[in-house]
Amino acid sequence: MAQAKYDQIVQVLRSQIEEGRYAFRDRLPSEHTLAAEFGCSRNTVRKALALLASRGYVQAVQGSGSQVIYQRRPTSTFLLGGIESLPEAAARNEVDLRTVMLSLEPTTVDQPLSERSGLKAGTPVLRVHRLRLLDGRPLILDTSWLLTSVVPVLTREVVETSIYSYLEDVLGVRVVSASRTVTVERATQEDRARLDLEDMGCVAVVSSATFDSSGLMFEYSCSRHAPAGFEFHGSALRLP
Amino acid sequence: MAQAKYDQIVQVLRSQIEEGRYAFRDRLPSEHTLAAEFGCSRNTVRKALALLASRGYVQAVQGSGSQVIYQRRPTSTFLLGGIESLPEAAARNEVDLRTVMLSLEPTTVDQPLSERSGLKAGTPVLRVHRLRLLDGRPLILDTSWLLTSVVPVLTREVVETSIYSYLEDVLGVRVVSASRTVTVERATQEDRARLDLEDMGCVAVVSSATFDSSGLMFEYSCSRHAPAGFEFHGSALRLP
DNA sequence: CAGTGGTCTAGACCACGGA
DNA sequence: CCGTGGTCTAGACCACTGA
Repeated sequence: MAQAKYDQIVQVLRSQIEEGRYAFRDRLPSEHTLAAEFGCSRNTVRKALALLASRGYVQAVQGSGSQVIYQRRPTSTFLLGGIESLPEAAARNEVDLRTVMLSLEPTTVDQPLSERSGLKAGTPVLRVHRLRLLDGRPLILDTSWLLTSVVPVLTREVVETSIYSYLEDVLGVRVVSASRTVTVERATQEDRARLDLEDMGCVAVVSSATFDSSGLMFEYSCSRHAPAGFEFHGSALRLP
Repeated sequence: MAQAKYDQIVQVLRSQIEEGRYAFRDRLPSEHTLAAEFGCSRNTVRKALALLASRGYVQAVQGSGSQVIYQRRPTSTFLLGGIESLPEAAARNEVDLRTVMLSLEPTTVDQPLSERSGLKAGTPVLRVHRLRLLDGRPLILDTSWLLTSVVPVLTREVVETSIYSYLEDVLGVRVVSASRTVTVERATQEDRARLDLEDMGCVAVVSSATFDSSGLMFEYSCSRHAPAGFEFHGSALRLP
């Protein structure tokens, strides 16, 4: 299937909401009406609405209708609820991204990393260390460990443009889910040397384990953000 | 309905996963099998599995089965993907929580707050300022603004136990969704005075807008976390 | 009371993975 | 090839909202 029907509905409604055709607190047409308009069953419409709800665009109100709760974000933000590569986030926020590769080496997972990440000790991985500059400011230091069984080789060019598009477009890896932790840590010597910390002695650290469509955890990464460039945003649902 | 059928399935599978009956990378029984076991349709099983996937417990692998990707978190964490009150998070992590009310006053939304929060300027609200101690350590300073139309009065007792249970159990407010932003800021004088910052000059700030079941944004809150007690965890899905 | 979303069923066909 | 999950349909009944 080129594209699922519910996904087309998501895209139509999302762009209408983002363009302001439905304002904050407006109500969408009823599920029954949307089903008729899109020529599909109510269940398919409901699946689309659930996706929009999970991303913070709408909220269903029983007995009344689905309400738009989307509000334009004023400043640049990274996604908490979804998976987005840094180049994708930079493009969305219209920020210039430049990446400098600091090191790239084959190695194996040692004990401390194994405990932090969940990767099995001894597994062969590629370790990539990079500095990311947003609009010219050095704001993110990240390290990724990628399974060599999934990513046998990397070049400086791939590393400095986008590992994710190489994974998805060239290797055919489908990134499905990620498990993330956000903490705040004291800045290390390297942080102070490389990042624009503005006299703040700490960094925001985002650690992430990433899974592909076969359920394999193929990457563990650790991004150290200078506070100035760190703003994560997401929506959450009260789940049973 | 006391409890939806899919929700029962979620609870059974979740506790089985948490208890280790299914280990990391194990496969759950097929959807067809689960439907037979629980005496329901496959769609209902799928809804339960989708909920578990959104919380990072399982991941479906087409043609193969649903795989468990849950890994026990070693340290105490707060939820990023869900909505959880601090008392709930403290109980889940077996941490002792004590709350000190610093101030409680009726006021109205001013212009700067309105721009930050999305609440309309001039709206009557209750402003609550609190210090939270985890295992005796002062780690979180939070301020909430609650619509007086939803929460007309609050007492010190409610504020120092749980505003959320008062909202949900007494007032019948159903919390449905929240929109959140996480940033790292320089510590203010008050942060330094009240929080256990361990010489770190910054705090993690979680700002949150909360919506009830009628789609009304009834609360805006701002929690300033000492780095030592700050660890947020969540799972994310790569969405179309 | 009519219309809305919430839940659930019992089917169907498809794409994919592994034996 | 068969069994898996992915999508979709056309119904049904319920709980809730608002006029």
